[in-house]
Amino acid sequence: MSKADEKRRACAQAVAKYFLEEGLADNSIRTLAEAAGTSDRMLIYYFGSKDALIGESLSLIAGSLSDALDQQVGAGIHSASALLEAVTTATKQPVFDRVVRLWFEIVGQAVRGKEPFATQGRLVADRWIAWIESRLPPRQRHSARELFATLEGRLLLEVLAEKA
Amino acid sequence: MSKADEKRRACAQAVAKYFLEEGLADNSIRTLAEAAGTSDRMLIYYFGSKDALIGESLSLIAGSLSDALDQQVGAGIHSASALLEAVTTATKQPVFDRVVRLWFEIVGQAVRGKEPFATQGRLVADRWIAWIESRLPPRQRHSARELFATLEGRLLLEVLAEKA
DNA sequence: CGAAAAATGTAGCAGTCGCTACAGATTAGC
DNA sequence: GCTAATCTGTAGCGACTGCTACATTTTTCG
Repeated sequence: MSKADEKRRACAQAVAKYFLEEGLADNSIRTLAEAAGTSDRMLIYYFGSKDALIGESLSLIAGSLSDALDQQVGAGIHSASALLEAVTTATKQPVFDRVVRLWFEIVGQAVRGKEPFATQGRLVADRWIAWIESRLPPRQRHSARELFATLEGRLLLEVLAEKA
Repeated sequence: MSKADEKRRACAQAVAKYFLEEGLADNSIRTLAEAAGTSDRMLIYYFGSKDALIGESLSLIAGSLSDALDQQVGAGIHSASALLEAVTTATKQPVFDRVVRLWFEIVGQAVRGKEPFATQGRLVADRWIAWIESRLPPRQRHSARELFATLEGRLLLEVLAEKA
């Protein structure tokens, strides 16, 4: 990998971190550049456009989701309801609170079909459901979507009730 | 009610309709003014600020939510699971599709505490849960929140899968 | 070393944003 | 009809947006 690619990746990572901490709202390339320790000029140079940068950053976050879930939820779960409770507990960790808030912001953009949020949104949902399926006993795999739905609803209520 | 108040109300209504149809994204006062058949100048004159206008418009939508639910869901429901299915079916109507998409956009703003979305978001959630409670047999009232959660999760999955 | 290529800073364009100063039009009360 | 209050159009301010033209520096390679 060339030096430029490394910097490019580092920028995407820094922007991903920024989004997790600060949200999607203040996302001008000048702000993102400051967060990544570079200039707006270079961000465009690396990524070609703001949308491409955001897309890559979100993609990084989506990719790290199942890892984070694995770290928080142990493997010894044997029923759908136990898994739901385990994940519900796990998502109360601060690290997940950040992911969840960002997740709902992405959904808010995705429901109008705005890219890159729509694509990345579907990707995250699929990944999440796949993760649930992988932790479910084979006979209960079909209920992964319904489990995911219940989890999402709970998260929404929590995140809406809490102060941001 | 004075003539100015009537116009003010009409503007808030028009903007509410616009949000339902077009979403929250393109919400400059110039755009909203066009949607309401007036000028940005007058919008500020009536409401004092853009935030106040948006707040009132969202408030109108929140207020009409239970009416819409009543219209779509009959009264003869006697169990939690039957209610959940009835509401799930009802929310597939186009009129609800619009409300639901707007709802997730509001949530996306609310999770960062941005006003007036945070306040109105909590209001809508409370109203929604209260409506569910009112339709539940007394012995099952405590499960209104969980029912709401499941419903929300289903809506999220649907609205994310569909094209906007 | 010298030329080509890659990287980066500076300045700015053309557009949008919320909002306001000013002026003129319209209406209300006497 | 006159005055005062209310209403509304016009023009524009200063800040911000994504992005680019241009110039310069730094690196690469023969």
